[in-house]
Order: sequence, then C-alpha cells, then structure tokens
Amino acid sequence: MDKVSALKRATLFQSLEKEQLRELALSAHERKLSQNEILFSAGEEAHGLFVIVSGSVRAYRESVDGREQVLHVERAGFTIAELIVFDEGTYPATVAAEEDSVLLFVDKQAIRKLCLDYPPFALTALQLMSQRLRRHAELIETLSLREVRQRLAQVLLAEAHRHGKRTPEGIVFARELSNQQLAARIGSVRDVASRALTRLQQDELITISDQTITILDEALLTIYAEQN
Amino acid sequence: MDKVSALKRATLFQSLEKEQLRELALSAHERKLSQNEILFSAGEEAHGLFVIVSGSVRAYRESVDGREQVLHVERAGFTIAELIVFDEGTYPATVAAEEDSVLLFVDKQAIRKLCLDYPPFALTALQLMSQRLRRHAELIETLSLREVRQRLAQVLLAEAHRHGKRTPEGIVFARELSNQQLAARIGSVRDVASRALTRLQQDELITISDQTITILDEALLTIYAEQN
DNA sequence: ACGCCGCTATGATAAAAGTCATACACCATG
DNA sequence: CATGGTGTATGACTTTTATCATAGCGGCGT
Repeated sequence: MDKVSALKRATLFQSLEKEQLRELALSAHERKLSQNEILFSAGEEAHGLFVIVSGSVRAYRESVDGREQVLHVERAGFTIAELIVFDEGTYPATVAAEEDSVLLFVDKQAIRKLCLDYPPFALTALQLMSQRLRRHAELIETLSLREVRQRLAQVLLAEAHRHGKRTPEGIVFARELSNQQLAARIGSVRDVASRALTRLQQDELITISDQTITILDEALLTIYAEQN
Repeated sequence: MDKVSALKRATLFQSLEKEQLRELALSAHERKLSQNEILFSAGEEAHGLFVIVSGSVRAYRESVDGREQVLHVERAGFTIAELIVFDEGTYPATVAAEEDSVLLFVDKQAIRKLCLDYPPFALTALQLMSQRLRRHAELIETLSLREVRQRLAQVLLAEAHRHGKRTPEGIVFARELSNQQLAARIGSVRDVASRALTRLQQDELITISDQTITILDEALLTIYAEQN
C-alpha cells in the first residue's frame, strides 16, 4: 500500500505538504480488519489514532447486558479516536469494523508535533472535532427527546442521503443495516426496531422489498422524524 | 471589570502570555445574565464564544413540546460554544444562565488568529474539545443504555463530587437542582424525576431533608447507577 | 436433501416512562 | 392574611418500550 497517498486522502491531513505526509507515513502502520472485528475497546490505553483507508468502522458503547449504542460510523477518508491525541485519556468507545476494512495507525506524538509545527493542521483538527461534537449533540437530542420510530426515521433519512437515488417513486437505497444494526443506532433492541420498521411501512412512509428501501415522501418522513 | 484577569482565569487561555490576553481583552465585551435568561438559541448565527467570569450556564436542546435535555453545564473559568470558532456553523445548543452570571464575549476571528500564531493555544483548545467529546459520549451511553433511576443516581453522584462533603453518614450536599432541572439533566419529565427521587429514598440509597441530600453509601449508589 | 445459522416477524405479556389531575407546602407580596 | 407563584408528592391511567417465545425464510456446507 502507498501510505502517503492513503494519508493524503484523509480529511484530517488535507492541509499537509507532501513532505509532512511522508514523515507521517514513516511511523504509520497498516491494520486490516474483518467485518465485526474489534479494533480496540473503550477504556483501553491509547497510543494513536487510526485513518480509515477503505471500508468503514463503528464506534459504540455497550451495557453490561450486551446492548449497544453506536456513537458514530466513519468511512474511508476519515479518522477515528483523534481525541486521544489531545487529552491523554483512554479510548472513549469500542470500535469495530462494519465491513472488511483497512486502516492506518498513526502515533499520537507525531500528530501533536504537527499541531505545534504547522498551525493550519491544528485548525483542521479543531474543525473535525467541532463537527463530531455537533453530531453528538444531535444524537443526544434524538435519544432524549424523540421516540423509537422517529429515531428510526432519522437513521433511514441519513442512509438515504448517503447512498440513496432519487426516483419518481421516492428515494431508493439498498438496505445495508440489519434490524440488529438499526437497533444499535437508535438505542433500542432488535425486536423493537423490527416492529418500528413494520409500522413505518404500514403508515406508508416507506416500502421495503428485496433489501431495497424506498422513502416514499422525504418531506413527510422528515416532518414525522422531527415533529413532536 | 478587569477583563485581562477574567480571561486569564479561563482554562482555554491558560497558556497565553499577558500581551496576548491584553489583545484579546480589547475585543472582548461583557454580558450579564439573570437566572434563566437566554444567552443565545440553537441555530443562531454565531460570531464568537463566551468565557464564564462568574455564575454558571447550561447548554440544552429542546423539543417542540418544551421538554429540555441539558448537554452540559459550565461554570466560572470555562468557555461555551468554542466549536463555532472552528467550523463556521451556528450555535449548536441553546444556552441559558443557571444562576445570575457574568460572561465575556470574544470574537471568533481573534481566537482563530491565536491558533495560527501560537500553536500551544490550539493544543489547549483541542484538549478542551476532547474532554467535551468524552462527556458527550458518556451522556449518550447513559441516555441510551440506562434507565431513569440510574441516570438520576449518576447526576446525584456528580453533584456530590462537585460540592459534597464527606461525613460519617455519607456524602452530604445542598440540593441545588429542582425536580424540573433534574429531569432536564436525565432526559425525562418533572413527575418522573420526582418519583425516581422518592424511590431512591425508599431504597435507602439517599436521604433528603431540608434541601440537603445525603448519599448514604457512595459505593452502593455507584454500583446501582452502572449495573445493568 | 438435510440441518444449521443468521436473519426477520409477530403475538403475548411485563416493565418503564409519560400524562393528567389533584393536593399541599412554602414564601413573597400587595 | 389572602393571593398567586413555585415547587413537591402521588394516585390513576395510557403509551411506549422491552422481554420472551415461537415461527418462518433463505443460504450454505456436508
């Protein structure tokens, strides 16, 4: 793998010069993950961050009885666990591969050095952290103030925006998440997610057939997700 | 008010030299808030951040039916809405005064300039954002995976650590939060918070009398808050 | 073809949370 | 001292969410 060009594709390293990327690449090493393989667990000692070269990973927390809540999902070009570079703490969440993935580990000292030597990089890092904070704030609001079916609607809308195609019938996209995965996103359990999905179909907000989901009326579903 | 020494007391500006503080102080201006007065609302155009000089403020989101979820509470020496400096977005939450408070507004351009001119400052900012992210992750876990009474227990433990006094009977602290405020912290409503509080007393985990709360057995309450 | 695995669906029921109504204590203020 | 505001407590009830059990589908390897 060409580590330099892999790093270059990451948003975090956008502002860096070739020379800086080369230096980073020296300390970077590759890590391959099969689907659902755990990269690290919440609370583990942290020595660096990871750049996602291909595939995608999820960061989640789990309760004693095995229930999971996904904090965020990151895809190629993004980084995971940046925050441990700056506060010297342990990993704040467990991270596992959503699909087979390739990552690059980068030592935290190298990143800190970049911040000090090259301020524009620090600004990029701050921007990324800001976006993450915003998304977390959204998630907090959703978990606290909306109910299961609305949260599910939000996830479906997000999926639609990520990889849906607009057609005369509505926004169409391949179903990539099992009921179990949906449940982990919305803070519930498999059974309840299944029912909620059924209900959205009964209410004629979506249709599902053949692992293909159609959002019949985006505006309507959006109102439904946010109202009350 | 001496703006320079007020700024100096903020964690965010810890690493700055006198000269830099003086320059910041030039553009800073004071804002006084009475209890519950709103500083800004979620979604408003943002031009800078605020340093809390005295008092405390809460950042929260609300639903259409008026229910609130507190994201975090900040006290003197801390800053609020730092993230808007770095991602050019609007304010991510509504902020209101928990008690009568004095704040200093600082323009975002001044902060960006500091990041570029003086990298150690950027690192401090990144550290603060990291801590905020960690706390948000905790909140997400709590909201998603624990039930009301456990969330309440967590809030009480946090209050105890913040301003409780250890005595032979347990940790004692003045009750500063109404049922309504407790509810907003744990993502529920007044009635439910009231019942949960009653229940914690029945279970002999805490006692309340005369606006004074005693945590009878910290270890026990902690287990209760986290277990299952 | 067969059983096995992973996934979905759904009925029955229980538990948790929320809603609504009422009552009461406390305190400031006219 | 009556009045209104604020905060608390609690019973009765509904809705939402979770749990448990069962059944079915489709793919896969032996």
